[in-house]
Amino acid sequence: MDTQAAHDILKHHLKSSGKLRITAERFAILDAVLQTKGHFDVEALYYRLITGGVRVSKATVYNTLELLQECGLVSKYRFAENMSRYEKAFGRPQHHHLICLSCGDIIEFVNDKLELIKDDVCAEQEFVPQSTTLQIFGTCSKCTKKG
Amino acid sequence: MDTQAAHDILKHHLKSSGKLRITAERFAILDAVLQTKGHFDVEALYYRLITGGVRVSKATVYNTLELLQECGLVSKYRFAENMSRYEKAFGRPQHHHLICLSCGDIIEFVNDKLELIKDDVCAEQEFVPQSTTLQIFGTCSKCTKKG
DNA sequence: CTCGGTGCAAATGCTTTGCAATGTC
DNA sequence: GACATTGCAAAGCATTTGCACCGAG
Repeated sequence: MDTQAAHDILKHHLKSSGKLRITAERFAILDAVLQTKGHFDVEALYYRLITGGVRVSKATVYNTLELLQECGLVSKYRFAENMSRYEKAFGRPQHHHLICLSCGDIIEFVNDKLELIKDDVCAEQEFVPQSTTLQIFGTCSKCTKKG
Repeated sequence: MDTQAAHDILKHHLKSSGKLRITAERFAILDAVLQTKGHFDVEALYYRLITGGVRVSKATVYNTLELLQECGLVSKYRFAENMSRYEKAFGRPQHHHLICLSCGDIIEFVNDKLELIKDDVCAEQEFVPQSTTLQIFGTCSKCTKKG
């Protein structure tokens, strides 16, 4: 989407920390993230960076992804064992996932009522929510028809 | 709860597979699980087994927990990086979790409306659900007051 | 007696870490 | 210059696997 705005968010986050520094690697990784569509894992992002001529280490990719999470530019999900996935969160509505156990496909959905339920539950427990994940595991329509 | 019923479920699952065998280790692990309250991780369960005089290997614990998941006797959750947690699922209603990022506490809750939403979403996408997890991360009331 | 299950230790795969070199402020 | 950040490779950690022995059916 708006690359400039995303850069500004990161820059602001780095500056306002008082400690974090503005480095080329961080913005290169942010750019690579912005070019993604859908979910991605560290391996794929790293591969894209390297083949795209950006020289970074995997350690830096991990570090930077954590940084990007902090300023809300990416979200991290754990759908299964040994499978962390990220997605850019910039300019996207809060959404949830249907995960097909057969083909691994991930379908996103948005549901307003769910947000209301979240608010209800949190109010009841005096819990201050930060992030919410609803994951429904099962079989997608394609696989149901195939099987 | 009802140890006998749980044993029967496992026994039935093993027999009906036609391949899986009835072993002392499997039932010893099931018993240890039944004695737990709340969530536990593999390490804790393993420790309890060993100190309880049951000689099993961690590999067997992992294998058996997977088996118990298959017959619905335990549920597995992943709340954070490198930390799988299980809980006995026998005789318990489907429920969801509030996870405090400050103290690590896990609060359970049940919400009927959530089940309706799940059905709606699945019908819309022609998705056949198998299991659902709603996780709300944030800060619990205790920590809010403290901070 | 046959094959599945077990324990052990080594292997795996993702993620983090330690340290010297580098680059920002 | 001071010190955060980087790259690299090695370490960590939870989980899995390979294999020889054991034991259920």
